[in-house]
Amino acid sequence: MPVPPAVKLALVDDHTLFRKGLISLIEMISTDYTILFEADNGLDLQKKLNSDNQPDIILMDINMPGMDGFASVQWLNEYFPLIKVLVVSMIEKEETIVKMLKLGVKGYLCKDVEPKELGEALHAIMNKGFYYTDFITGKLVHSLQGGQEASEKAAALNLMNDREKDFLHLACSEFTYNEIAAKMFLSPKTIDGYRNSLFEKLNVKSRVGLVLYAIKHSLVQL
Amino acid sequence: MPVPPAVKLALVDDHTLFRKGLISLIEMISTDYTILFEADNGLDLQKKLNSDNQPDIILMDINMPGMDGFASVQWLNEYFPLIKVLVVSMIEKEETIVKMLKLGVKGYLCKDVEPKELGEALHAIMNKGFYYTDFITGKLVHSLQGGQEASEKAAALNLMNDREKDFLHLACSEFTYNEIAAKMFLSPKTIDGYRNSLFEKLNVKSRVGLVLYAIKHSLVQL
DNA sequence: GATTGATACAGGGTTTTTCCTGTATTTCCT
DNA sequence: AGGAAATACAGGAAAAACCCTGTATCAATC
Repeated sequence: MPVPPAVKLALVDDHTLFRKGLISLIEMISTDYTILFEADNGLDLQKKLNSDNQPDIILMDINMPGMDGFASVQWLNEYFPLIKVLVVSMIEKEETIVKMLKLGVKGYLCKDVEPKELGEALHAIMNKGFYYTDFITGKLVHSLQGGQEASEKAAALNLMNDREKDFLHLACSEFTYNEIAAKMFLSPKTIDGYRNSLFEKLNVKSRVGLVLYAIKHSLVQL
Repeated sequence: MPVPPAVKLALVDDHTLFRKGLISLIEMISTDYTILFEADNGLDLQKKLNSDNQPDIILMDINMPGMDGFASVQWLNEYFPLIKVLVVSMIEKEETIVKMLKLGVKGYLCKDVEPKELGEALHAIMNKGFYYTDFITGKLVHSLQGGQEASEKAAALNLMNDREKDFLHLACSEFTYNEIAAKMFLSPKTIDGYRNSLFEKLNVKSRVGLVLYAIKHSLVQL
C-alpha cells in the first residue's frame, strides 16, 4: 500500500524556543508532516529556500528582526507563489490581519491556539487551500464595512431626523447648497437651518466637517 | 419555565412560491422563529416595516423589481441599522457577494443550500452575529487580493507633488485655507494655486470633492 | 384657549471659497 | 544665452458657505 507523500513544512520565527515547541507539537499531531527547515527571519528564509527544497506550507511569524513577515510574504509571492503561508503571530490587530490577508496568506493563527486547531489549519490548507476562522473572517468583514459598531452608528443616526439624514447624504457631494435645496424641494434657507442644526448636533464647524463625520460613522457609502 | 422569545424574521423576495417554501422550511427547522411579515421588494418592505414590528433578521433576495436587494440593504443601514440581513440569492458572482458584504450583511446563502445550513445560518447570526461560509470567505479573500487597490492609489499619488499631498491632507479637515496656509508656512495665494491645480488633476469642483477623492483613494486616513 | 415645540422659511451681513489674470524667481534644457 | 516649466505669490471679484435674528404654520400638550 503506497504511503501518501508527507506534507513538507518550513518555519520562520525568530524565537528558537517557540519554533522547537511548534515542531514537537506538529510531530505529535500527525506523522503526515515533515519539517523541511527552519529560519530566523525572511533573510534566513531566502538563504535556505531554493527550488530543490520547496515546502508546501510555511508557518510564518510577523515580528522578526531583519526581514519581517510582511516583507517575507511579499517576497514569497514574487518568487515562490505556490508556497502557502500560514501566519502564526501574537498580533490580533485588525489592520495587521487584514494586511496579511491582502497579501494572500492562507491562514492566520494566534500563537495561543490549541494544538488541535493547528492540525485543523494545516489539514484545511492542504485540502481546501485555506483556513480562515470566524475570528479572522469577522475582522475582515468588519474592516470592509469601515469598522463601525452598529450601535454607535445607530446613536449617530438617532441624533438626526429623516430630512437631516437626506441632507447629509447630499452634502457629501459636490452639489452646492442651492442645488441640494432644489433636489429636496425646499428653500435654500431651510437647508441653511439643517446645516446649522447638524453643525451643532455633530459638533462640527464646516461642510467638510460634516462630510468627515458622515464617512467616519459610515453614514454614507462612498 | 420561561420560553425564550422567538426570533422574529421577515422575508423580502419577489417570488411568492420561493417565499412560501422558505417559510415552511423555517417552520420545520425549529419553533424558535416567527415570520413577522413578507415583502415583494424593497418598496414593499419600507411600507411594512416600522418601529413596532422590527424583525431581528431579514432574509433578503437581491434581484427584485422596484427596489432591489442592494438598495434595500442600504436603506436598512440608514433607518434600521440594528436589523441583521441574511442574503438568500441565486447569484454567486464574486462582485455581488463582496458588494453585499461591504454593505454589512450578516450572511449570504445561495438558494440551493440545504435546509440544515439555513438553520445554522440563522442560529449563528443570532448568536455570533454573522454566518460566513468558506465559500463566501474564499470569494472575499480572493477579491481582496485581486483588487488592484495599491496600483490605483499609486497612480493617484503620482499625479501630485509632495506639497500638494501635504495640502490635501490638511484640506481633509475643518481648517480654513488661511489656517492651512499658516500651517504650511505659505501664502494663502499659494494654497489657492494648490487647490486649483488639484481640482484640475483630480477632476473635482470643490473642497468637498477633494475630500471625497482623498478618502475614496485611501490617500488620507480617518 | 394658551403654550410649547418642531418645521419651513426670510432678511441681511460676514467669512470663506472659488476663479481669473498676471508677475517674480528659480531651475532645467538645448 | 534664451526659452520653457515649475513654484510662490497678488489683486480683484463673484459665488458659496456661514451665521444671526426673526416670522408663520401646524400639531401636540396643558
